[in-house]
Amino acid sequence: MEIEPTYRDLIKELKEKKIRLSYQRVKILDYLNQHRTHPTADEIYTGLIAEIPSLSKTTVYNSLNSLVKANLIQELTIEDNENRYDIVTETHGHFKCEECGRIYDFKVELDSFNPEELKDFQINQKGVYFKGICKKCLETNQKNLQNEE
Amino acid sequence: MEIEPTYRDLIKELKEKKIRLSYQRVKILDYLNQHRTHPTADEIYTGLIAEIPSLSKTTVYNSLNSLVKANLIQELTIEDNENRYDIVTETHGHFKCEECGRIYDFKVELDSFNPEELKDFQINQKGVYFKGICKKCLETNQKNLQNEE
DNA sequence: TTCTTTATTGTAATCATTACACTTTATTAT
DNA sequence: ATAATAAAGTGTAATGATTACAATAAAGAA
Repeated sequence: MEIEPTYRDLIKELKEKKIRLSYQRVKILDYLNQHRTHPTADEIYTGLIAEIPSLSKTTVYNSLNSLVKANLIQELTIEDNENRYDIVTETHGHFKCEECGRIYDFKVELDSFNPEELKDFQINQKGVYFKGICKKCLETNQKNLQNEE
Repeated sequence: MEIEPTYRDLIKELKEKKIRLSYQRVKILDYLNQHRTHPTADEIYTGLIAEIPSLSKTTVYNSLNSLVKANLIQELTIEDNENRYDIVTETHGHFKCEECGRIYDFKVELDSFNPEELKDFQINQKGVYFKGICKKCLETNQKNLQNEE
């Protein structure tokens, strides 16, 4: 349902990019809009199959690829074994916790960063990926250590 | 052969990290040292099989994982379908050309960049990945356009 | 309505990576 | 040195995300 106030904007954007606004694709966009957890294709499929029983996993993949091409969503390649998707297309950083797997967003200003080595290159996308251990996991580890004593 | 003057340093580093300096691992490190093209596991395997006929692809994967853990090499996840490896472990950016697939290095100074959102997080790795079209491909495209006229 | 294009679906294939069990090699203690 | 122990190498089989493909359905244009 409610894809927020940006709903009409989205439709307009899709039309402009000649991407058909199929039922499935709207639902996928909707899902990404409501779940800002950078879900995988499989998570999106699992999240929608109840509402769209006919949904095929292939459709999810196809749709995601189309939406990426239309620049409506962003594809994140953090781990090698799965892609994640993000409805926010502005450049921002992603931190992946190596313990719990959660992905956190953070701000990065890279628009004005154009390295000398890439002069005369056409830069289409700028990605920043940090890895480590998130605050939550660090705290949990700390507690576990205390309990062991 | 000659892994450059850093050879002894490498051995020392391996010993310190309790990583055994097996024949295969030295060869893999050697390969990465001589091929600064960010090769995949498969490319490393193909590049070494002539010299080490007994080499197993599993060994390549296992070795690479060990060397990554020991922080002797860096794992790059640019595309979702394959990992690449880099003997340079200092933080630097990688540009992947979406046309020819080549990967270019560029300098990024991120040591002092610690986003507010990640305060109290333990950051182990900082990756910067750009995508687009490299100078070479842009020039080739330009030439092709001219020939078509 | 009919034609043409684009999207959906399900199944089968692909392909990088890992699991596993076994053999070989290296290290440590005797 | 030699035996005992631990780590690494090897080959095959499994895993799992993604794509290829062919058929069907839906949407847009004429």
